[in-house]
Amino acid sequence: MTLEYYSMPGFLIRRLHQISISVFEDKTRSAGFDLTPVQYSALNALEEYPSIDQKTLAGLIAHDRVTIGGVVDRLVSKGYAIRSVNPNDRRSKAHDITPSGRKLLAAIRPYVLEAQKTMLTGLTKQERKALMELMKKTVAEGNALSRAPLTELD
Amino acid sequence: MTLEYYSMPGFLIRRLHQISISVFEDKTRSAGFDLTPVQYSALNALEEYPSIDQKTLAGLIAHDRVTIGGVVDRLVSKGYAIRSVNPNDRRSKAHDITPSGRKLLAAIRPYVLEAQKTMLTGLTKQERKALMELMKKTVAEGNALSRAPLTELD
DNA sequence: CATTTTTATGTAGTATACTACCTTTTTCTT
DNA sequence: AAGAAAAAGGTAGTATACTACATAAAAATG
Repeated sequence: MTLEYYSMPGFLIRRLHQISISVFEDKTRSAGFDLTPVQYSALNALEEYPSIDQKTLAGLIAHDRVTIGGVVDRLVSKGYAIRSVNPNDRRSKAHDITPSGRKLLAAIRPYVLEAQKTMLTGLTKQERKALMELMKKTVAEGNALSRAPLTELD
Repeated sequence: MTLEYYSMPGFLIRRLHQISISVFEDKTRSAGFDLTPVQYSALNALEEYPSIDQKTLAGLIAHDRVTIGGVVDRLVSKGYAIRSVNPNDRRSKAHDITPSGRKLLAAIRPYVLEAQKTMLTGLTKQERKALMELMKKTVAEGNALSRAPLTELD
């Protein structure tokens, strides 16, 4: 007997997410790294955008402000990022990746890419492409529906 | 300037998940309910499978054991489920939905279904169907890759 | 049948992912 | 320029979603 629940979008999406997180952890941890998906995304954004504040960083990776505060705390304590007070606006903090953070990103990237392939195991190349396009469209259309929408710069 | 990160499966899946959770909360809370997606799925499974233990419940909805312990705690404290010691095996607990839980499920179901549609806003009927099929396949193929695989009964 | 092993659950601890509220600093209005 | 409004970040609290370890009960083994 099968639950009708198994064919609901919400269930399939959650399962996809659990698989994604798990594969990321497997691939990176077995290669000797200790970085979560969110920490990777934050560090990746800091590499691309120097000295951004916490709110901007959160928007760039579509996370809420408070979550990112903790994520950055951990990146800082691991020595991968620096948080400093912005002298122009003493309310906000400027965030930057450290050389150690850059080195980590370069080293971990191949394993992150490998994880991306593994999590779509069992799909043909065409199916993968189709899934990606559909997810992109859904995510773009539904951006405003999430608590922490993506906010790109410019 | 756009991060390449935005076209990674892992990012798209996480965004999908954030949107899904958020829409579920919006639709149900605005209708006066106070139930999370996981609580809904657990209660839904308890309605279908009477007197199952915690491990079985966790497998049926693809969650890890410990998470489900807490979820059931909250269902019990809200009066939607009952946890009793299994007299045949005093290690395990039998879980059952209460009449109040059944009433809640019947009442909330329309809003849950509405949420399922809303989270795929912007897709045509065909695209929705295609996305669902691709997600189903990915989830089935990747089931063993997650920490808490789905374990159906029989 | 005593001992080992396995199994179901619980506890402690960490990391997202939020809401609600508070503080500080800046900006806007009058 | 004084006071109000807005904006950035922090704190407390809740709910997933895990890992690692501990406990108690049942099953398997000699």
